[in-house]
Amino acid sequence: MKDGLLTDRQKEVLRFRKQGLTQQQIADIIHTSKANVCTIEKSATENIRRARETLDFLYTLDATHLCTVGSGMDLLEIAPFIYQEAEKIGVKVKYDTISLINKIRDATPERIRARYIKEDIEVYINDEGDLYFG
Amino acid sequence: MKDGLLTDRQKEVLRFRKQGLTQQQIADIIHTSKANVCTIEKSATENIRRARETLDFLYTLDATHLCTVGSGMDLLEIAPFIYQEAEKIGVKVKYDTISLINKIRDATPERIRARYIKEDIEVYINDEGDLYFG
DNA sequence: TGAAACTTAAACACTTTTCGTTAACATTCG
DNA sequence: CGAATGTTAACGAAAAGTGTTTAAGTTTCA
Repeated sequence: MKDGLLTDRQKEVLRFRKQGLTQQQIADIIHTSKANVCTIEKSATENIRRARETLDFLYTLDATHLCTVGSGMDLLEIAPFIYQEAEKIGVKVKYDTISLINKIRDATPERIRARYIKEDIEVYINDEGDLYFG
Repeated sequence: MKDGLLTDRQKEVLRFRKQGLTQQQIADIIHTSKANVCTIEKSATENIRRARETLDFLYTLDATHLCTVGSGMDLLEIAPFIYQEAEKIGVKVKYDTISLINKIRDATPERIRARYIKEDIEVYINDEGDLYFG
């Protein structure tokens, strides 16, 4: 049984960073260049992002596809649309309009510009009314 | 920006399994052997395990090491011990005795036999009284 | 402005993972 | 028992990940 995604090097750097050390200080301690510390730290946070994304996928396995938020749609139209779709299948959405918009923004910032959707977003929902955007 | 840990092949197999298909049925659909489906499914769950472990590590970054639950200790002694240690550092544990024992069992089943600890368990706690076992 | 902190990109050697095959072994159930 | 299902081990090829250096680029802030 292997470890998590992070290498010992990456964990080491994250711990030192947590303590508030600069990349140069860490480089001195672990005997390498600050550029390398930067790269290690970066790949560490990338690994963490991937770990999150992996578990997010599991979530879609439990969830049902609710609808597609089409490109060009206005952010303000989305909440009513999702509520309506959820009602069709008898599930109550867990989020109010504001939280819902924030949740979409957090999940897929790259598909939104200003108030408009640039690229289709798939919306999933589970029995508890939790939403996932993929 | 790369995807999560799971390959398309692995996601595919997990989706079919979620639908209740056997490994042989999936093998026929995706044109490979059932042995390969088994291997793919296994590496998928392994990747999921690693994703979880990675995020668990992040948790320990926020948390402080509270104490070590030594090998040979009785499960029933653990809760009072942890409460006592937490009190020393002025943190209130979030879990009652029953939940605490269940939490340990879930986190490290392989280190417990019947009522006894087989192998040392490190206990971490954060400001909110959340516990982590590693 | 100038120094320190941080980021990025390309290239390299090296290790690990993944997908696939084959073939044997284990489990479950009618 | 026998058939279907699932698991495991060993191996190869292709792909991806890791740590490192070097060298250039930002950002931050006194």
